[in-house]
Amino acid sequence: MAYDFREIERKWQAAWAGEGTFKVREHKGDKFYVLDMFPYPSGSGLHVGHPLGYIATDIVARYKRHRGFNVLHPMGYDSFGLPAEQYAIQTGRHPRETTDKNIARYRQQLDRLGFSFDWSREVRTSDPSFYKWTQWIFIKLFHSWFNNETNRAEPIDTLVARLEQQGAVTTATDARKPFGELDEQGKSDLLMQYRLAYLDEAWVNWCPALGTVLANEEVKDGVSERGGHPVARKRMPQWSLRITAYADRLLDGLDDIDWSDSIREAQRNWIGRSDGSTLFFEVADGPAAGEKIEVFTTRPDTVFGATFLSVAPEHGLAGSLATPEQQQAVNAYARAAANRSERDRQADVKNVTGKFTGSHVLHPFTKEKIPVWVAEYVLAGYGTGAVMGVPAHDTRDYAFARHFGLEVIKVIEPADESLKDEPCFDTYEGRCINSRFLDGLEVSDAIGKAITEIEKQGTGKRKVNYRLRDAAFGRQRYWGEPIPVYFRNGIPCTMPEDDLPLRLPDIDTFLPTETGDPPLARAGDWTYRPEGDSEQWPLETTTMPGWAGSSWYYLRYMDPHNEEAFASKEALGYWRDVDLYIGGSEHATGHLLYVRFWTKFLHDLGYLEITEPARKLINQGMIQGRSNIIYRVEFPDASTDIDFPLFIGEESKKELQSSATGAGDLAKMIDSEFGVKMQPIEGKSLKIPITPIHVDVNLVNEDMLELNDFRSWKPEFRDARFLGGDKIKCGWEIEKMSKRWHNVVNPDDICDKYGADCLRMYEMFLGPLEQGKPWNTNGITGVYGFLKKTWKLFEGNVSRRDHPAEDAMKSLHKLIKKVTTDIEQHSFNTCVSAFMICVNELAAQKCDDLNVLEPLCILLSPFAPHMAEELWRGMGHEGGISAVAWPGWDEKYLAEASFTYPVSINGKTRFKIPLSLELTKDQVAEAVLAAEELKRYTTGNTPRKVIVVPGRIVNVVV
RNA sequence: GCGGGUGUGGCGAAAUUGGCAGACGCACCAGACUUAGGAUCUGGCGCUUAACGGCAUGGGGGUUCGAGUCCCUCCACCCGCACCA
Repeated sequence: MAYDFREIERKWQAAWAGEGTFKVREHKGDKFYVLDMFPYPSGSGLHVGHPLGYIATDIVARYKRHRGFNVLHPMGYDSFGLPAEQYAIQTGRHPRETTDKNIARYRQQLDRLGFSFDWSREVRTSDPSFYKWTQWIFIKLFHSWFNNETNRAEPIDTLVARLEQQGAVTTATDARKPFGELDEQGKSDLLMQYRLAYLDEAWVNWCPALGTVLANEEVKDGVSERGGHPVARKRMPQWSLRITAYADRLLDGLDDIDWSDSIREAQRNWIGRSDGSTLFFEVADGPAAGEKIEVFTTRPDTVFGATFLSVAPEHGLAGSLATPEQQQAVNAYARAAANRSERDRQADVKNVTGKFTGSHVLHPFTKEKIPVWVAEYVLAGYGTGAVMGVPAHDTRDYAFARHFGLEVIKVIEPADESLKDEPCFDTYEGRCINSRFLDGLEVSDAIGKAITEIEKQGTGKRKVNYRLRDAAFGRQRYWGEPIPVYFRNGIPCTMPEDDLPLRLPDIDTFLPTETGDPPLARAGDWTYRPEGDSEQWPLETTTMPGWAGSSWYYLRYMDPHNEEAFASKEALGYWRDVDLYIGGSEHATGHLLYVRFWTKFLHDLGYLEITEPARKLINQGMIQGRSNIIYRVEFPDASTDIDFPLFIGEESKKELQSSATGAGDLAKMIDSEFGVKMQPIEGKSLKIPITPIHVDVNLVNEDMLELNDFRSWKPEFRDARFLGGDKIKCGWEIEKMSKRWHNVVNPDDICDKYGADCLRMYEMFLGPLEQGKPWNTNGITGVYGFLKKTWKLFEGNVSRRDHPAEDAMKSLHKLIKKVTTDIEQHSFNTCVSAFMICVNELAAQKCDDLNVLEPLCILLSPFAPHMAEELWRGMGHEGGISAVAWPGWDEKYLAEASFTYPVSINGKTRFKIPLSLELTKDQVAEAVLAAEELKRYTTGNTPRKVIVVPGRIVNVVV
């Protein structure tokens, strides 16, 4: 019987679904949680790159089930997001509708691949039963603060208790009033400065034309990515999450998780911890005399090299520092800076700009006067928005000082001699000079000493700074989780948990309102009336960002239908964390940071025991596309009768390019093939340019273009002709897999042609999971051939032998060992090779022994589950294969009696000699020295040394 | 500029972690069976040389009996971050 994968795959997919084979039922035994980053269901469906990670996790999930683990292997959809909303704005169709449609398509495609997902646990972030809990977590964040003493989040009540006990507190509006005496607004304002989810004025990218705030990645060169509308920086109220409170724990946690170096390093950079010191400089003159400017520095050891101070244009004192003479210039400078987008400012970092304020500050140690400047290179958002300029030891300060002719004082003598004569060097290796009490100290010691002195003097203190910013949490969008907050007399209050979910209202159009309010403001009655209250209060109109749902979805899979909690204590206690998480590295500093943040937060509130979401993370490499290209020939400068599109293949193109008389040759070829003469237009030389055209890779087989398919591909190619006969070989290029390059390969097509088992194995066979690699459908025939060959092994008259053949057992046990250890190491590509080797050997041995074929079938089942299930039942087993115990290997079958030693002379392999593995090192050496072949290479010299590595190699040194 | 990663045949890649470089597969070549082959099977296949041999893991240097693997240095490509004081 031939290998009919279509029938087999259809049959078992239906059976598994019908029997609920992969349903997780109870919390018993050793658990294994293997998770994929769930997809955003886009309108274009899956291409072959998407399932790569899902195949890997499915192999692990199935393998772990064979090993007796209780496996949680779920799938769901990150179904809130911009594209559906954008589409809704254009077409008027509700995002829910398009999202549902896209999900249905995704599901269809996923189902064909034979994944062992427990679909009864599917989650969708846009489902009210899911986002109810996203809102619930938001409320918890709102009612929590971060206690720096205990280094963890606590309910806001503990802060209130403290504030009440403490008595007087300073607030922005009411200076030094006891907390208890503050009015409701005052309390709210004060607590807002502590809440982990808080409303605050923040700088945003405001796009008036689109009527919305844009994320940084949606703004390119000062205009919106979509539509090219101008974007201004605007300060407006904005919900944020205080992720910065967790900066240190997010940093420390990285040491204990098995994630790739690149991701952990990216997160470290993103968090950007800097240890240093604050330092106050007193203003000596000008209108702001007596004020203090606080700077942050990581190099307090260079304080004696500070020759100026720079403050950001947005700095609170920038205006008041300016002396009357400088006022106008400083104001103009600050205004110009404010009008430029963040992007623009970053674009020309090389231009040194700045304005002298006219004021000076006193150096805290020398008491000398140093000038204060306003400079764009100082960022308002980092540190204190002011820096001390040490031009001798900071390249930016140096560029600034040189441009404006400011003084440069060297205070470090570098350990590296070559730096000695450089006007500016930034090094941690050297000793302090010209620095009074720091003179002679190594930089590392001087930093400590400087901070001690600064603190002693009371002009500053030790400080840690982070690059990490609090996360903007509100979006002026429709298709996201509504924020469960209403404004009672203008004071933000959360809805009671019992009233969740706060459902997305239906609205007529998904655009912002005429007054620039977010789409939710269009809802007829977007208000809330708390119980016992007589008034309706307005609800928050922004929605949560895309990453809200994904920051905790892994927990919901543990108990997806729970209506009392986001997951039960039992489920959370049993499944704990993700054992293996696979997804793309593009989420390095977004999702993967936020999910760690929420995990730590929920831990602090006592909902989770774990402090990290995933023990092991693998980032699968991107599968690139392999585009096919042919070349269109055009005749702009010739008079010709050619009235059809003319194309040439890769080889003709190369010939043309390497030939000096290219155009003339081509004209001749066209003449001989089509009988068309070509004359250059008068006064012009004959030029025949060729244009590369990307052809759909589905019209190409082994790089050969299917000419008729090509002609019917697009109307303008209907009459296409080809130079050089009917065999046109396309050129190729590795590019991103996208519609634009016509190189998208759809898994459905592969399943039609070769089957899901073949696609699964081929994707793994392509190379290491973590590595990016191009997709080339050509190679798949190798895996297809392997599957057919495997099928054939089971086709004959198989039976169980009393005495299994030794060579077959050896082939089998080699495979068991290889596949077992390689799955554990997530080296799936080498597993596939091992299968091929084993099946090749068994076929050569004409093995038909069930003692061998049965275990082989189990080994194969994680990789090619449909075929394995079919063969398994074919061998007469009643139950399915998925729960059968994984075979172990026995070293006794792998042991060799002898080994053919490669013998090298001075490190070069010269000949081979078969020897018993029983021999001692000396005996091996003896045998080699006695070998006839050796004489040819020693040329009379006595070997000086013989190195024997038992079972590996012999090296003779002459 | 900083950080991470990758460089091995025509292509995708292996290499038991310092021990026969190129397993396995694609493509290609030759043959068998075939009316046919985008089916199947057999054999070949790094470069170079008539051959003995020589040369080969991005380039150069080093350690070692022995280096794709370890060290130094340079180069190329990919991915992050980027005036972060």
